[in-house]
Amino acid sequence: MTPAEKIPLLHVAFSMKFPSPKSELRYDTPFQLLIATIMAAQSTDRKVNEINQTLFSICPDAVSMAATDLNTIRDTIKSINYYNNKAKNIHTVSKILLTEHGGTVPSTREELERLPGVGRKTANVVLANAFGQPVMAVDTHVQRVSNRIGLCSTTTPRETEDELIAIIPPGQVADFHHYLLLHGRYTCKARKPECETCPVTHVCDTYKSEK
DNA sequence: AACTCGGGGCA
DNA sequence: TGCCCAGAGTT
Repeated sequence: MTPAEKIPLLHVAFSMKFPSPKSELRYDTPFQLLIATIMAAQSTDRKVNEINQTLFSICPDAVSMAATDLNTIRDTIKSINYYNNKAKNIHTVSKILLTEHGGTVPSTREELERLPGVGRKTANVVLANAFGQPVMAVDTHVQRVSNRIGLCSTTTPRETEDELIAIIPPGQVADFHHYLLLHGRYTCKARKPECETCPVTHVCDTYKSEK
């Protein structure tokens, strides 16, 4: 079965497993999505989501975050303040949005990647989920799942991006991301994948070859 | 494209 | 405690 042929089957199976596919990635604004994605880097989701609740209640947009004292931000997110840089980064990002982008989140990769703490993966998340652009954010979950199922032919994220882009279900970039991400996080885990509860073993090259 | 970096989950 | 992981930044 080719990767493209697997897509409809994946979609059906994952739709049942993850009935509200957009819930976790749905933030009110592009700004909150951007900040939440920066926050998510190298952190666990549960903790990040809790912190974001508080963070966004204090500063829901670029204007208020830029005006918030750095120490307040530091204190709010301190349990995931990776390298002690994250607070500084999101503070700086909000100020740059104000001074260089009229208070909005830019919609090109070049502009996004110029922001501190924003790399290719975060940029792609924003492009796909806030602006609906047909790009794929390939993190380690998506890479691993794609390799195991057989949706891509290399372990190089940059090449995997292009192979996945070619088979994105039309109009469903966000869902596609979400399925692959959650599946990798909760079922197709790096250490001990839980094939017993996996909804897509019938499409999975690795499962079939190891069976 | 490969390497570095070092907090946090988990065994 | 020690191994492994996550992605941005660097080379």
